[in-house]
Amino acid sequence: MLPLELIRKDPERVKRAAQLKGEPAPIDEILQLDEKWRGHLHRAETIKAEQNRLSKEFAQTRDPQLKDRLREMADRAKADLAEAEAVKRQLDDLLLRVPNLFHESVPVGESEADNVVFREWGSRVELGFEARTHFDLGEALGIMDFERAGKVAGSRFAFLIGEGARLERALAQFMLDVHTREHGYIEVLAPVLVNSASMTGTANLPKFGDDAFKVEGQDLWLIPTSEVPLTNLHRDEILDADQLPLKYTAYTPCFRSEAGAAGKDTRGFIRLHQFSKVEMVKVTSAEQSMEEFERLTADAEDILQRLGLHYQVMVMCTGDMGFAQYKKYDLNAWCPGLGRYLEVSSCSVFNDFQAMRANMRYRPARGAPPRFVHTINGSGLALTRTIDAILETYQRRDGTVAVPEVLRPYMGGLEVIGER
RNA sequence: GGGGAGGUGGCUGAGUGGUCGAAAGCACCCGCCUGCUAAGCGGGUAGGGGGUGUAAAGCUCCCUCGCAAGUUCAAAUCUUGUCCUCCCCGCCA
Repeated sequence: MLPLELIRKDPERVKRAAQLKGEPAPIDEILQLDEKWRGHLHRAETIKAEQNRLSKEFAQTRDPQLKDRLREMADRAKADLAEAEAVKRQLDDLLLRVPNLFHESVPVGESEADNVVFREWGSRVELGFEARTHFDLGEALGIMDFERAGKVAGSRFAFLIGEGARLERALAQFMLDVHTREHGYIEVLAPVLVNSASMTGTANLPKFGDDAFKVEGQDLWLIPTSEVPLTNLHRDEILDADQLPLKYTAYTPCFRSEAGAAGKDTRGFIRLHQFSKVEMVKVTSAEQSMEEFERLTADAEDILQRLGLHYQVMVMCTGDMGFAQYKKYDLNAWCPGLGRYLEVSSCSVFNDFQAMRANMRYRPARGAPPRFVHTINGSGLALTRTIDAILETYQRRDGTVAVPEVLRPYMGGLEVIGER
């Protein structure tokens, strides 16, 4: 969330940013409630101060008249305080609904169409024959099964079978190895069920609860991304400056209800209720964050390059970047069978927006007051869609698929999927 | 699931109604002392919020001893609920 202080001082700036993001922001209500809150608080505190003073006097004198007066003061202070707290709760709830500002380098725009190609690597593969889709290939090879997944779980689920399952495991291992051994991340195995406080910390709540699955009757949510447990790892902590930047990576399943995506990407291994992802999360100081954000994006790109997959780095425009993000890149990999780019990674920097929600701070120097950290995350990469890009890019005329060089050691030396 | 113990500052840990935001120790910081280091001596060091201040500083008040509610003029301390941790028994991958 944004500091209340900023909203008090420069409400117009916050309104403008929200407008360019296409997000509603209840700034005027916040300012009203803020004034109301401070009024009640001030009154309660004035009474309380007097009460504390007289209470000490009473301890000495035991004057029964004073006791009556104190009782009456306590009631008044309690009433004002209760009122102040009620208003503050409303205020806090509204604060959680104010979108983040954005970095000056973010292009202004309204929709996906206004995103900008920032960088490109490789080029569209020349197959020399008509490209098939990953689901066409996958089903023919017997490594993907959507129909039986529909029976067992429902629509938007999939089985990976045999060499398909092995391919995902190989990819996960490969990505984790590169990130831990070469990019300096610490591997984490995280809970995939988290509580509401964690969901609020990363800004998945209160606004986006409909996108996630909740466990009935319990304060537990299936994670939509391991960003949630990783970012919340240090919730309510004060870190030392020399611990920063903290860099974590985790391989987890992710669960999304895909509410509002009805009819979109219903075919194929693209938009599922459950998919796997290797995630990267960084916790940094304010000074480091933009640089670490670029590096994290490069770490994700490194995986795509080693896999030999053509991709574009898109800078998301204000209208498409999301509620919480300060700046966001999407990495889109080319899928010749689909004839379009698929988003295989999304890398974001949040400034202190998540840190304020999650109360994550660090001490810049010994004895110095704590400051909020900055948080960054990105997929490195989403496994399902990376599999799509691999199948479609490395397919051969006979419907088999070559295994990218770097994955072969992870697949027991297998060079071609589907060859018999 | 049943029984028991406990949650206090960066850490260890004392504190069972006011003199406690909190002893003591550790760690850390500043100073003194000493060829250097160690030891010793003195001082300092929780977080949040309101008001004041151009701001930094400062001043001042309020809140916080897992969380929530209650009793009381007054709660770390008493009551209830809740969450979490640990131990024993049962069950279980």
